[in-house]
Amino acid sequence: MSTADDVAIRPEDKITRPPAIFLMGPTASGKTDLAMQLCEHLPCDIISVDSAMIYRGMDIGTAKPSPDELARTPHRLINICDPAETYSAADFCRDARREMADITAAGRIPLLVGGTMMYFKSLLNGLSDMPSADPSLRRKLEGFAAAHGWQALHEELVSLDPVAAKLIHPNNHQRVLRAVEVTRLSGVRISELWKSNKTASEDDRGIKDYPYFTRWQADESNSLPYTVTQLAIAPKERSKLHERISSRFLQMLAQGFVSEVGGLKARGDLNADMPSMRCVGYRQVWSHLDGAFDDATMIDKGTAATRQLAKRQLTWLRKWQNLHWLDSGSNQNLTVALKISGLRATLK
RNA sequence: GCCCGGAUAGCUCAGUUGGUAGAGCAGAGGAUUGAAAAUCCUCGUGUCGGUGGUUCGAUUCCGCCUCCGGGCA
Repeated sequence: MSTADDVAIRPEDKITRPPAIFLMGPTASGKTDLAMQLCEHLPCDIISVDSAMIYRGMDIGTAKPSPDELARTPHRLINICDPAETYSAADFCRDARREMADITAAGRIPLLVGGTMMYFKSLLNGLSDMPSADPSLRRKLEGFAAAHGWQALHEELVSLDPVAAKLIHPNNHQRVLRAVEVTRLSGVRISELWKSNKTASEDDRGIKDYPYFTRWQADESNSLPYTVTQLAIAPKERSKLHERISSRFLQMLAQGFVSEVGGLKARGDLNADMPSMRCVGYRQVWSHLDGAFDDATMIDKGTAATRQLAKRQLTWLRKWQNLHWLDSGSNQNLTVALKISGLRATLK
C-alpha cells in the first residue's frame, strides 16, 4: 500500500492529472443555472451528484432540469434508477469515475454538480474496501432488533467492535446496523476499515460524549486522480436561502408535484420506506395523499424538511477544505468561477 | 349587551394546591465510509395579555380593561 507522500510528490502526477470541477451547494442555491452557464464557456460535460435525481419519474420534486435544458446540456447520472431501486455512495463512485474517464478521454472536462455531499466526499477521498449492503442480513438484523430491541443490537456491536460502538450512538439504528453488517460479512471491524485513530478528543464539538473520533483518511489508491477545482455556491444570508426554498416549493406544487407523487403511489409497488420515497418533499406529499394532514400542513412540513436538508448540506461545506465560495445573489459568479478554475485557456 | 371558555417560547399547548415555568414542532450548531434529500446527537429566560388589589411573595387568587373563540339575546 502506498502512503500519502508516495503519491503526492510524484511530479508527473501534477502534470498528468486532468482537470475536473466540483460545483457544490445546498438545495435551491442556483447550482444548476451556474453549471449550465459554465458549459457555455468551457468544454465541460456535467455529471449530476444528486441522490434523488437518479430516479426516473421524480422530476418536479427533485428540481431536475427540464427536458429542454437536458437536451442542450446533458447531465450524466440522472434518470439511471427506477424509484423501486436503491443506489449507494459506492455505486455513485463507480459510475462517476466511469463517466469522468469517458469525458476526459474525449478531451473534455468533467463538471460535477450537485448537493449530495456524501457522494462528493466519497468520490474525492475514496471509500474503504468493505462489503456492500446485504438485504437478507439486514432483514435478519432488523428482525433481531424488533424482537430484542435496538439496544440489544448495539450491545452486540459493543462486543464485535467496541470502538465503533463508542462512535455510533445507540439511537442511530441505521449505522448500528451497518456496522454489525460489515463485521458479520467481512469478519473485520468497521472501525478498522475506517482507519480510525484512537485519539483523545482534540476536537470534541458534537461528539463530546465520545472519547474517540475518526478521520476519514483518504485511501490514496482510491482517491480521485484529478486536479479538482472545488466551488460552492449559497446565498450569503440563511434567510435568503429560506425564501428561495419556500418559493421554489410552491412553484413545484404549481407544476403538479402532488400528481407526480400520486402517479408514483398509484404504481402500487412503491412504499413510503423506500429511499426514493423518503426524499424531501416526496415523503411529505405521500403522507398528505394518505390523509395524514392537509395542504397547508404539507407545505409547512415540506419546506421545513427542505430547510433542514440545506442546513445539513451547509454543515458539510463549512468544514470543507480547499473550497472557493460563490454568492447565489451575485451576477459575477460565472466570471469568478472561470477565473478560479484557471481554465481560461480552454475558452471556446 | 349578557354568559362561558381562552390569552404562557416563533407556532401548538402543558403546568405552577401562591415561591418567576416545560414539552412537541419550528429554528441553531454538530456528526456523517455501500439508505445520505437517509439517520442521529446537542441547544429552551420567555414583560406567563394589560392594569389595580390581597399577600412577605402573584404567571398562579380576586376586580377591572383589551383581544380571540363559542353560546344567549
